[in-house]
Amino acid sequence: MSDLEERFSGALHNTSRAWRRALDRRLKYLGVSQAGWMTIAVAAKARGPLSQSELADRLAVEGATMVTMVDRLVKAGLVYREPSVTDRRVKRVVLTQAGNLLYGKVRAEATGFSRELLAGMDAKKLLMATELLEGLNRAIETVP
Amino acid sequence: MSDLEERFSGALHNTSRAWRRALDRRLKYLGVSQAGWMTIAVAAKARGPLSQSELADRLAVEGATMVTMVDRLVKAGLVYREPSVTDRRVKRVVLTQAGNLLYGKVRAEATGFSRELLAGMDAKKLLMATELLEGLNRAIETVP
DNA sequence: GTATATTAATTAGTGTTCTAACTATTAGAG
DNA sequence: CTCTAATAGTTAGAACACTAATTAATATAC
Repeated sequence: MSDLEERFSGALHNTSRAWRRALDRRLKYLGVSQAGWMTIAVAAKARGPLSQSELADRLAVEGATMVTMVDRLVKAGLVYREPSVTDRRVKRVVLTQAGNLLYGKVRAEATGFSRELLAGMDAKKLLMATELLEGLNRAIETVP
Repeated sequence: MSDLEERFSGALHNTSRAWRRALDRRLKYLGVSQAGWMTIAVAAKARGPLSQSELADRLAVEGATMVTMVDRLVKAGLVYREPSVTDRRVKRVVLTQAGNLLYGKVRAEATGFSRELLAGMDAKKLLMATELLEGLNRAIETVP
């Protein structure tokens, strides 16, 4: 493997992990992790309540992963499952009042975290890196 | 959060996960995952046998994580623990014959995987993205 | 209009990682 | 030299993610 390819894959892996870890520490006092808060954020931003499958799709995780995540959020009193009346297979995920309240707080904290880390960065480079990552993500999905 | 910041953090997270997942699928028939093979690779590349702490440092994971990883690799017959004679606290991780054999095979597969995905990429952009990720990683560690 | 296929959610089992608390050992301060 | 710090490894418990298999319900094919 060329040095650059190896450096890139290592940097991708390590930076992603470090990011999640640091954000989790920052969010710990609010009782949610990055994965939990991202699920809540996607649910909150949608126009209507999303099914678990829709949530899983938008977060790019498997359905089974979403089940355990929703289990945890339900247990924490942040969301509840609402069975669909038109399709008895689907359950929609709805934020409780506590979930909506938390969303605001966590959003501010997470925004501050991103801003803090990315503030000094050249916007052009950040955009390029973002596009590279997004392209790579598509490439991975089309060539498994 | 600005759109770009949000896009970037999402892309970082999702692409890293997709990469690991795809590589794990590719490596599945060899019976190792990315984390396992990276541990073996670091151990193999070192001049002498490394302690678990040294391995954890180089892979940027916690000591406890390395313990369970080495446990699994020992169970799979790929490495063994060798107590140091000079410091009775440390245990060095040594590859077995099977571990060395596997290393060659997995290395070829993982190299091919990286090359396949990164082949079409502009080397300059890839380098820039790598440097951005590495810089971000350092920034995260200095501002927890 | 029934038989087959697909989809939504779940369960079970595993892998990777973390934090926190613990033991054993070594290194350093006084 | 002894008491305290730090270090190496471990265990326990949790979060997050995956695959594979199951159940229930809906859609499609013939």
